[in-house]
Amino acid sequence: MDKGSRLSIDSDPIGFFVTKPTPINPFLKPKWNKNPENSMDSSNNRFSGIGFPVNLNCRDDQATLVSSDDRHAGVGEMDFFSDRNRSQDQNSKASTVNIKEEDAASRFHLDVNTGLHLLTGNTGSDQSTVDDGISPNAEDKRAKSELAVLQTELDRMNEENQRLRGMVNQVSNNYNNLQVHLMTLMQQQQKRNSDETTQEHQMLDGKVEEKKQEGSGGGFMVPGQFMDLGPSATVETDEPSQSSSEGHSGSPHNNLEVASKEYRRQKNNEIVPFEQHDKSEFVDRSIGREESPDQASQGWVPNKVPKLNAPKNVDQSAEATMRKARVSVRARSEAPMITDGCQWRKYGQKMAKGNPCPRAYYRCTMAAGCPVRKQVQRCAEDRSILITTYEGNHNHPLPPAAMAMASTTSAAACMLLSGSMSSADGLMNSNFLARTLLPCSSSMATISASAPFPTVTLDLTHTPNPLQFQRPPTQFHVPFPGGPPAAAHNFGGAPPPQLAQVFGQNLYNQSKFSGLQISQDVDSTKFVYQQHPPPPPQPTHQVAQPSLADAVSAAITTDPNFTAALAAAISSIMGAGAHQYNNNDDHNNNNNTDSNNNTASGSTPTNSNSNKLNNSNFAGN
DNA sequence: CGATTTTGACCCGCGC
DNA sequence: GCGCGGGTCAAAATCG
Repeated sequence: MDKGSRLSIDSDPIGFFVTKPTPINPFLKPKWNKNPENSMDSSNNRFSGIGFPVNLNCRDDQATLVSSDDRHAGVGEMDFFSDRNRSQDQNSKASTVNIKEEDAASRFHLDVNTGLHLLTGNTGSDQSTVDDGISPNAEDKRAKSELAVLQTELDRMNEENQRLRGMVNQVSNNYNNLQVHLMTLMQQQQKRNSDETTQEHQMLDGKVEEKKQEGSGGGFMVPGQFMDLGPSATVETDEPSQSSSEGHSGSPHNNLEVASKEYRRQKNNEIVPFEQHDKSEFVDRSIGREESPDQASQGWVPNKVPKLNAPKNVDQSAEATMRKARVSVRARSEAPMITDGCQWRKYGQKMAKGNPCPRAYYRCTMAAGCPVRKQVQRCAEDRSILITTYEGNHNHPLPPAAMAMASTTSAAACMLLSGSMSSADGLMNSNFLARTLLPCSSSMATISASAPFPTVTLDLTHTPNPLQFQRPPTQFHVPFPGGPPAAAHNFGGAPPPQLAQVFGQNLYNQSKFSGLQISQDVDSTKFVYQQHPPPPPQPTHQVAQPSLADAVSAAITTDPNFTAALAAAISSIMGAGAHQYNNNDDHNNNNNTDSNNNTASGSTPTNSNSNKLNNSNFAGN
């Protein structure tokens, strides 16, 4: 339908605004401010209204239209201030820029309404007072008509401004998620390398050559390609006593460390990043496994040993005080559990205090030793709301559906953790990232640093803000029934489109590679099986539940514009530098991000890292 | 018969 | 130190 138009809209603003996000408003406002002045100053346009439509049309394509209108043939954004400069200095671009900056500061005070009011006042008063011999009535009518035009254009501009703001938010969101995704990929690569190294150590028993072939062979799945946690078996064993600062020193950081890097919350309320914590926990949980690599590679081994028999590692006590970052998803569902593409095994149930509904504890069983766990509990206030809290990251390849949720939770956890670096910055980052993670509604993503567990809550029970969620419904047409009760059957979680957006952005590559060709009207249940010919055995409690994330990814895949937009966003953002978001450059994650950005900036978003991830996903499928 | 769920017991951290 | 609550374990029960 409007592919072309939307594509142009998406691609242009992305490349334009993301690269230079701040001038968004200056672009728009000076346009408005300039024109009244131009109408007064320049003899070219008798009426400001003439100038408005021209510039308004330039909204989406400022560079071209403005340049065409601008006699300087300069950059489009310069046009807004160039008129004044014409009389002053047409040749000196430097002075032009200076003037622009100065004017920009002063003209911010000039509002659109100001100009309109001036016109209105003139038109209203001139009718009786101003007589310069030129048919006052006709003049007044013209002025009124102009005013009407201007007001209309003003409204339109405001709408466009809102729309562009939404686009910028989307781009920011895209970038943020992709940044996290790139971090994930980079760390997977690093982890893979470390795993290979670990394997080499394990090969000392005589199977060196054999395992080398496996590790280097394309057909063999290296744990490092998994979502994460690989280093738990490598780094932690090799460097069990690394300090947190050492974690920044380029040691491999897997997804888990990115997503659920744990923070030690000291009693003085100071949140201290404690990367080692993650490792220590894995050491802890896999103490028995670590000693016998076979177990480590096997499935979830009931950790009986560490509790009583195993030497109580110092890390264990430290671990007790550390808490994992968690991502809580609130979604309306009557299903017992939302389907996120993973297999879960229930290992416990407790009655939580203050909630008549029991809390169920699940453990990922898609792969051996996957540390991911989740808690499912109904909201006490509204039992139609299902609260699913994820903790940890997967250490195994995931189907796109599961990748979506895993990436989302990772992004959310990363968001939380990156925002917890410092009190001031942390708050800012948390809020910022919360908005970027769920740009559709800042209220949908909340971060709780006061809770014993740093938790990001993605509230998907709210209705989206139509202004903020700009994409046409078809773009992310996920068959989410809006109503809470009806939603349960299809998705268990019935997330609103925001979730689709969030998931989809993380699924960008996965879904792209999955090659989904799914009708948007197809039931989500069909997605899963069309997408994954050999679907992994579903847990008993999930068999009948369609995959939420699969549907999301499918919906995204059906939208080529999204891919193009993301590609444009990545290229422009990374080309412009990621300093905007690197508020935590000292953070090792961000360091990795920087490296990732650098890597990705030189190529398309589907760089080698992403390919690896995709390969891993396919291998997993 | 293996996998999964159920469910009571246990462990641990935290607050008083 | 004690109790509470969250989280986990593991034997028994259940399911396919």
